[in-house]
Amino acid sequence: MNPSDKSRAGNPLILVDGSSYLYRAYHALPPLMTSKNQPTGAIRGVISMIKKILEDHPKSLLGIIFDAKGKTFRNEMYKDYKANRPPMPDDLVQQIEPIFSIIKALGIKVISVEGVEADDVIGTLANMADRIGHQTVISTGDKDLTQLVNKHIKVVNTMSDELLDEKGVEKKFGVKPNLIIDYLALVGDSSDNIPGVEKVGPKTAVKWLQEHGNLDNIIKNSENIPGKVGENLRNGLDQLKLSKKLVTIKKDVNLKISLDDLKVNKEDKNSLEKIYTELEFKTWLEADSPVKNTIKKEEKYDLIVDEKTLNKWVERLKKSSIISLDTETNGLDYMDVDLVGISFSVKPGQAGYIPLNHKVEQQLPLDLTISKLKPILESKKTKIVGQNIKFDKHILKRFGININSIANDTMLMSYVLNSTATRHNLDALAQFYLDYKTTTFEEVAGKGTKQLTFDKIPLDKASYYASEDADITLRLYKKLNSRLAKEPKLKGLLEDIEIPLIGVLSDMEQTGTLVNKKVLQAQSRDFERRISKLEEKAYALADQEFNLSSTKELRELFYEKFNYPVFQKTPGGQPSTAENVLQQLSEDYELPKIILEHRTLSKLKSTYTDKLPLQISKNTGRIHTSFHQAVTATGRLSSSDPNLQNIPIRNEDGRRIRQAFEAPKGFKLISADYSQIELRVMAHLSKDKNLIKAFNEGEDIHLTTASEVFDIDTKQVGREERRSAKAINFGLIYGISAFGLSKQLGIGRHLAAEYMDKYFSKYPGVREYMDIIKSDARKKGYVETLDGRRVYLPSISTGNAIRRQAAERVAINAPVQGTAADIMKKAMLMVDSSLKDSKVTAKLIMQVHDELVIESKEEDVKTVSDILKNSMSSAHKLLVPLEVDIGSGKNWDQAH
DNA sequence: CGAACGTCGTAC
DNA sequence: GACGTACGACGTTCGT
Repeated sequence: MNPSDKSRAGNPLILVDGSSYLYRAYHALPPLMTSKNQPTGAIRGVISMIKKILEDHPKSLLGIIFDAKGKTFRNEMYKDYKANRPPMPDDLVQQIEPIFSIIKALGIKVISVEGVEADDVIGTLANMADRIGHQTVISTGDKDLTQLVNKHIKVVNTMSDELLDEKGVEKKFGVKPNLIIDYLALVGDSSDNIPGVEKVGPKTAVKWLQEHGNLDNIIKNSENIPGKVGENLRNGLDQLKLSKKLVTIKKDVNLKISLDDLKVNKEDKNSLEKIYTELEFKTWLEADSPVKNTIKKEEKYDLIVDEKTLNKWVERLKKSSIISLDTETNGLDYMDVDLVGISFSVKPGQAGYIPLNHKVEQQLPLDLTISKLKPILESKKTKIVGQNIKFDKHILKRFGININSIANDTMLMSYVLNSTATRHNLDALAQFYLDYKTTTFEEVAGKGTKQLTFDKIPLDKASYYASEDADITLRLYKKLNSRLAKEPKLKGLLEDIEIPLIGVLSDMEQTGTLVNKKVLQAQSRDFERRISKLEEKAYALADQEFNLSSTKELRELFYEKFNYPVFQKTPGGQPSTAENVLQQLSEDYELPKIILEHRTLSKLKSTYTDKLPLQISKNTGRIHTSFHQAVTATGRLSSSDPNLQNIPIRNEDGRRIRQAFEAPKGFKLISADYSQIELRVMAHLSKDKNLIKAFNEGEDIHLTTASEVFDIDTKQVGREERRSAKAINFGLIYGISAFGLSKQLGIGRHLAAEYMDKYFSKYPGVREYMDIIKSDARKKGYVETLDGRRVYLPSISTGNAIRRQAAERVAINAPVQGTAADIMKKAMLMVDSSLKDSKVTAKLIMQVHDELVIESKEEDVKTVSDILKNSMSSAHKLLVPLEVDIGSGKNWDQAH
C-alpha cells in the first residue's frame, strides 16, 4: 500500500442518506420551536449528526443526499410504489430549507436528483469510488442500501452505529450482500409498499436462497417448491420480477458531479451566523461565529494626535526593517482625492493612525507631519509593504513623498499565488488567508446616500479601521511570504515582474493621456443626429413608438408582434436580439437593420464620445485610467475609469474616436504593437514545425493557413479565404469547436469540421500540444505560462461535461494569453528603463495587451521607436521572432 | 431609489 | 451549451 492509499483508507468517502437522517431526527427529538414558531427540532438533530461526522472525519469526502421532490422512475414501473406513505408532516417540510442552507454553509455538498431516489445517487457515487478503489461508508437507517456492500463499501446504521461490512451483512441477514436484492424481493418492503411473496419472511427467503443459490434459480424451480408458500410463489412470479427491479438500486445515474466535488469546503461563517441567529441556536452561534476576536485581543492601536506619540512612532518606523502602510482618502479617484490620514504597522498587532485632514477634531499639522515622515518613507532602507500600494504611492506623491522602496504588495502576492481563488481586496484576503473578518468600510462609513467620506468619520472609528488595515496588511505579508517561499517560480514572477511594474504603471496613470474634448463633442452631436433619424424610421416600420435600447421591448416586437424566426436564444432561454441574430434577420427584414445601426451608434455615443469628456481631469486636462494588476485570470492587465483597452478601432465610425486621443504641441504619439503575438506564442509552446517555419520565414500566417486549409496556392487565396483562415487561427487560441467556428463563419458544421481537420493535419504539433496541456492540467490542477505564472483549473476533472470543456478551453488559452501578457510586462519594464537611461522626452501612456503607446517629443520619435522595437522584440527569446509594428502621428488613429 | 442581475457590445 | 480575457452601458427587477 503506498502512502496515498493509506490516507484514502483513513479518509473514506462518506455518503449520508439525508432523508433517513431527517425522519430519524424528526421522530427522535422533542419538537423545538423558535420564538417565531419556526420548528427546529429536526434541523438541530440532522445538523448535529452531520457535525459529528465532520469532527470524526475532517478530511473525508462527504456528500449529503436527499430524495428530490416528485415522482421517480419507480413510480412509472409500479403505480403503487410508496403509495401507502403519508405525506411529509408540515412542521418537517418547514425545516428542510434551513437544513439545506446550513449544510451548504458548512461547506458540504447537498445532492438531490430528480427522477431517482437518494439510494440511487448513493449507489452511483459509491460505485464511482469503488472503481478507483476508494473506501466508502454509507450512513443510513435503510436496510436496502446493504445491497451495495463490498470490499470497498460499508454501511453504518444511523440508529445503532453498527458498521456492516460484507461479513456483517451476512451475519445480520443470513445472505451475502450480492443476494440482498433477491432477499428483499422475496420478503418485500412494507414501507415502500413493495409486496413480497405471501407468507415468505426472512427465514424462508434465506432458506430458499441457500438451497437454490439465487432468485433466478428459485423462479426456475418454483414448480418443485412444496406447500402453500410454493403456490404463493408461483402465483406471484410476475410481481416478484417487478419487485426485484424496484428494490435494485441504480449505480449509473447520470450525475453532474465528480468525487472531487465532494471535498468539504471552508465554512461560510457569515451565513452560518445569520442562519443560526434566525433559528436561535445560541450554543452553535458562539462556537461558529467569525473569529473576529482572536486576533484583536493582542492588538494595540494608537491614535496619533500629539507630537510625543508621533515622535515615538517616527523612531519605531526608523528602526523597523519592514513597515506596512495604508493611506485613507476621501475617494477612490487617485488624481482627485485628498489625503485624510496615514496608518502604519511595524509588527503584528501594533499599528497607529495619523489623522491629517479630518473635520473638526484636533490633529497634528499636515506640513510638520509630512516633513517628519518624508525622509523615512523615501529612504531606500525603509522596506514598505502595502495592499494595492500603487494607490498609496499616487496619493503620497501628490504630497511630495516618493516611495522608493516597495518591498511587496499583498494584493499581488495573493494574485501570483492563485489569481482566481479569491478576490484580492483586503477584506477577502483577510478572510481567505487569516480567517479574520475585517471591519469593512461600510461598517464605519455607512452606505448608499448616507455614506460618509473618510474625513467625516469620528476619529476613534477611523483610527481603528485604518490601524486594522495596516495591521492586517502586515500579517498578510508575513503569511503570504511563507507561502511564496515554497514557490520559487511564483516568487520570481512577483519580484522580477509584478513589483517593478507597479512603478511603471503608476507613472503611466499619473501621466495620463491627452484627449480633445471638442473632437468628441462634435462626434457626439453627429451621432445624435443620426440616432434620431434611425429612431423615426424604426417607429414608422414598427408602427409604434418604442425604446430601441430595450431588449425586452425589442423581443416583444420581433417575436410576438411580427413573428420573426427565432435563430438563437440568450443564456436565459429567451429569444435573442444579439448582433449576429439581427444580422441574419436583416436579410429579410428592414427593422433589424435599423436596430443594428442604432446599437452601434448609441454604443459609441454613450460609452465613448459622451463619457470620455467627463473623465478628463480638472487638474491636468488629461484622462487618467486605472490599470489593474490583480484582476484577470491569465496575467493580463485590465483598465477602468475609463477603460482605455476597448476604444473602438474595427469600424470607421468607431475608429474616429481615436482621433481625439492626441499628442500635445511638439509631441507625437507612437504606437508599437506585437504582430500576432499569441499565435507566435502558440508556435513556441506547441513547437509545431510548420507553424514555426511559417513565422521564421516571415510569411503572412493567415495567408499560409488559407492556402493549406483550402488546398490552393497562396497566390490564389482570396479575401474570403483569408478571412476564414484568420477565424480559424484565432479560434484555435480559444480552444474553439467546429460548432463555434461554423457560427463564426456562418458555414455548416461539417464544413467547419473539415477546415479544422485540414488545419490540424498541416499543424499536427498544435493538436498534440492541446492534448498534452489538457492532460497536464488534469494531473496538476493548473496550467502555467513560460514564466511560471499559474492558472488553476478546479473543474478540469468534473463530471459536468459543459464545465469540464470550458476548463479545457481555458487550459489551452491561458498559457498562450498569459505568456503573451508576461512578455508584454517584461517589455514594459525594459522600455521604461531604456527611456529613462536615454534622456529622451517620452513617456509610456497606454498599454492595450499587445500594444504600447508612448507620447514622445517630435525630435525623439526616431530614438524612441528604436527603443520600443528593440525592447519589445527581445523581451523573451522564443523559437520564432517577435515582430513589432510601429507607427507615429498627431493622434492615436494616425499612429496606427 | 439604489443594488443586483441580464443582455449586449467594445477591445485584444 | 457551443470561443478565451476584460469593462461598462442600459434596462429590468427586486427590495427598501
